[in-house]
Amino acid sequence: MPAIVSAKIENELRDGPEVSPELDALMRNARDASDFLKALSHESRLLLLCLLAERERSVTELENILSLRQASVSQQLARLRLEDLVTTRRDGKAIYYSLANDDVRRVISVIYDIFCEKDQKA
Amino acid sequence: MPAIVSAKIENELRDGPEVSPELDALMRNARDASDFLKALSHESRLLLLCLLAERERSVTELENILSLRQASVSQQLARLRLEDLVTTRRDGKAIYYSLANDDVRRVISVIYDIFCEKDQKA
DNA sequence: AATTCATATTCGCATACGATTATATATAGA
DNA sequence: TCTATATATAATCGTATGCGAATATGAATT
Repeated sequence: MPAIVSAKIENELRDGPEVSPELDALMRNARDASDFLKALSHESRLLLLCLLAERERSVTELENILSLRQASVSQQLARLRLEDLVTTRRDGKAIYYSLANDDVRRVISVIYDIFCEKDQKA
Repeated sequence: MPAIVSAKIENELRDGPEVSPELDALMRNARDASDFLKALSHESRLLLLCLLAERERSVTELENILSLRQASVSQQLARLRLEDLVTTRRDGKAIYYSLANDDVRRVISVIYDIFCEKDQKA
């Protein structure tokens, strides 16, 4: 993470109270990032993504593994779709979900590492 | 991310509807992780953490840089304290905040990379 | 075309969260 | 001790979010 961020911003601060272009960009990014993170920040949705990080799965599979109600799983998947965290593929009656891109995979991987790897050590 | 996760879980699934110890652990971790992520998932709090990732800062500094109201900054910092994402140090009248641990730093770093580095490329 | 299985959507409600305003605490200095 | 400054907390209120129950869609099978 480069130190550029606040250096530029603090320079602009001396010039006056107007919002600098750098700060403006940073704020837009923060908004995007927080939308992304809000989609992740849910117990069930994290579990869903965790399972999808291994391979694609149908909705029914996910329901069974997590013992969640159909409507619930479907709703959380809809939320994840909305934020483009997952993609779908239809095969007959079933719909298979998988992670949409590598950004999601990276974040899930870090989170998994922080919160699950500790179990291995203990 | 090891494939162990669902392998074990799916084995247990065949034995019956009881919640397996592995799934149980995974669910506890998911709860912890989602609490952690919920604390991050907020535009202002992300910006705060981003600034603190560079160095410690006083509340007033943070207010000025982000042009946010005092109460707002203080409340968001309180939220971050609650989840142990930041620590504080008092120096005279001022209170200096900084990131509490390396886990936060890692996550912020990935998020910064995904949502801010793209600006450099463009 | 009727039924079934898989998935999605809608509705109503309760709860959580954030912004604002006001007030409180704590430290420093006169 | 009185005042000013820095920070924290509380109260209110509007909005968003998740859950449960019910209903809808859509593909496959008879």
